[in-house]
Amino acid sequence: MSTLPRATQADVARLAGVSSKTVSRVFAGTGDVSATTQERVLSAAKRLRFRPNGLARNLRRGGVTNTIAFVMGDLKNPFYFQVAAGVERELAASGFTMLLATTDDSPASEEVVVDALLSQRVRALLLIPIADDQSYLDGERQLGTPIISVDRPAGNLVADSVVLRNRQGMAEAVRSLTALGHRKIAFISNPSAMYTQRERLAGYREALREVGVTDSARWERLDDDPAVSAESIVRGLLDGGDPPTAIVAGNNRGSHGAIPVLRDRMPPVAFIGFDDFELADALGISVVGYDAFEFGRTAARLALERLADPVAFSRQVEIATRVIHRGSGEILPPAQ
Amino acid sequence: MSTLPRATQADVARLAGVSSKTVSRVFAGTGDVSATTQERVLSAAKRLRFRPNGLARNLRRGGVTNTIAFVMGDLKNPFYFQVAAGVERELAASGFTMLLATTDDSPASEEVVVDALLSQRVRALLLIPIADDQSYLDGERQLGTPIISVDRPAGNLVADSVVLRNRQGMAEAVRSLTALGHRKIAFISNPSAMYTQRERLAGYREALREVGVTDSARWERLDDDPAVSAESIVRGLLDGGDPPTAIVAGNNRGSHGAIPVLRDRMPPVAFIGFDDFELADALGISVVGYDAFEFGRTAARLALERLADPVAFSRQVEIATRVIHRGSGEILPPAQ
DNA sequence: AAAGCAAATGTCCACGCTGTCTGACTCTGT
DNA sequence: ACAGAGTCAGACAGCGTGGACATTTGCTTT
Repeated sequence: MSTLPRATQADVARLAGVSSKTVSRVFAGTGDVSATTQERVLSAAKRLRFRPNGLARNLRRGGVTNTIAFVMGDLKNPFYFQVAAGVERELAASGFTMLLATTDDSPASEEVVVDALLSQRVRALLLIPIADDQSYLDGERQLGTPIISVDRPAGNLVADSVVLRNRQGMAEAVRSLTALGHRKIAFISNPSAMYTQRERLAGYREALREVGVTDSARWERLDDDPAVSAESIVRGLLDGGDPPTAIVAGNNRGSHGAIPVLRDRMPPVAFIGFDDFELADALGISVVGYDAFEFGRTAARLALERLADPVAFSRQVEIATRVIHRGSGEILPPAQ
Repeated sequence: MSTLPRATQADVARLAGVSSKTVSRVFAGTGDVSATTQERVLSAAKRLRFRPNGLARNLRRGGVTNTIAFVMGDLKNPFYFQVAAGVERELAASGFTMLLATTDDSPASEEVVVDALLSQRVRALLLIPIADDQSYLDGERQLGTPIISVDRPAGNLVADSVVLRNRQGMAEAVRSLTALGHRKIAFISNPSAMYTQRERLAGYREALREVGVTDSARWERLDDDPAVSAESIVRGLLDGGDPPTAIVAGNNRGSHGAIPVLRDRMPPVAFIGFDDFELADALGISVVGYDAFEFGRTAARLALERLADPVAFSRQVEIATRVIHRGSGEILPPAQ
């Protein structure tokens, strides 16, 4: 089974006894071609397994492709996966294909990866910034390529962006706890996603300050050591002297660590996570939730809109979050 | 901010006072260019924000891209997301970019989507077949494009494939239950992924036959109605007359439905799911597990290997599964 | 039947890049 | 001083397609 060479328009034209331009017309669906000719061309094409060369087509059409790149740090995170799903769906609805690339959470590789994608003439770039500085994209932006910063703002670059209402969401969660009388509220997270965690931490502090708690630092656990499990951090908090009566988590990793510890704990400890997850409902875990799929769609929509109007002002969109009450966050503090 | 036109090699050459071929040499890293010239070219390129056009380059080089397509039915399923992550990682390690497309679980759109990707001259195609027949890909296969069928075998097409050991995995799970004395074992799943569920069902029946149970049909719940939740199916089983003493699930949806029902159930009901999930460990849920990320890597590796050796015999790879005991599957049947 | 016109098909070339080939220049050894 | 080797840069063509324009065909109109 030697692989036969790929047929071109010219090959099809020769077999069908027409000019290559006619073959072009048949496959591009442009211009008038008689039914007889069309049939002859199609049958010749089929025989030769001809498929138009999209590369050549795109080149001829001015280097315009129908792919849009989405660059993220780490595909393994289910949250980003949902976002990617939303992006893909929205793009596909407009006839675009998603080129998915990862930077392996390495700031150094971000520019390399992005550069390779831009060379392939993607129509737009959706990026979850991992490096601190995206000024290297400014040239491309000026050339008219829409650049959308996702989940965190881009550094040193004018770009459209979509982020969560991190601060407000967390503040709202903490307020729901202080309203029940909680004052000793711990915050756990691993700050791998710097920006979001910083915002959520700020929201946590803000809500505590509102009720006069200013020494929250002693309840904050921001370890980033992957060797230390979230579970052990929660245990450390609760088994130490003066344990908190409530815990909020800055991300899902914290929630997963807290769940096994908090079950059947006496006295019960209130808990609210950040990021919803499938079993949260079944387990009665309150969280700050949002629609990750819609998040992705919004990012994609921004790219499409900028494609349609390249000179519009840049836009910063915030995705709503809300506290979803499922029981774990409605536990009262133990009576003094 | 009018968008300036994109510079080409010729523009850079003009500004640098060299020929376009020299610019090509600088950016392709081929041939000898003196340090002085190189510097002049690079500075001119920077001034014009020049970036080589990958489309033109690929066309010139014989229509060979560095993208590999992965087509799946539905991105929302976290299992496929893990697989995609594995694919991406393995491809990136070899310098390829993943083009991700979905068919929205619609058999009709599969060929359309695949066709568009092949037109873009992807180097290889990884496909989770959703239609029953992939014979339309035979021509492309003969042209030398590696085609890898993922998670289910392709229909009417010679192709490499990677699938799970569905049947053996499920049989092993059921055997671990029969070994404890269970005989009334229910099987729940929604057969949206026909092939895998059929295999798992076969494994379930096989293991039951081994201990003389032949009337398993009354314990099988294969509803595909999305309006009927897995949870209500489990409830229906347990609250009916003659309830099962153990339940196995054909997929994660079944597990998620079973978890809230089985908690604190008296007498306790044994349960083993299929597909691992992050909280399974914390919740003590036994499952038939496997490495989804590695699954994706294997699929990608298969594509890369076939790219290197297009005429090798087609290969069918099976990914190992194993029962992970965490407590829920080790519950004894109630004494008669 | 001649003129007029739309439909159908063809010719030529450019999109941006690189492979091949050729030519100009620099350096070495005798 | 000159041949031979080595280094560097340019001219040209063509990858497969589609746009601009030219040409032919078939059919209507008076």
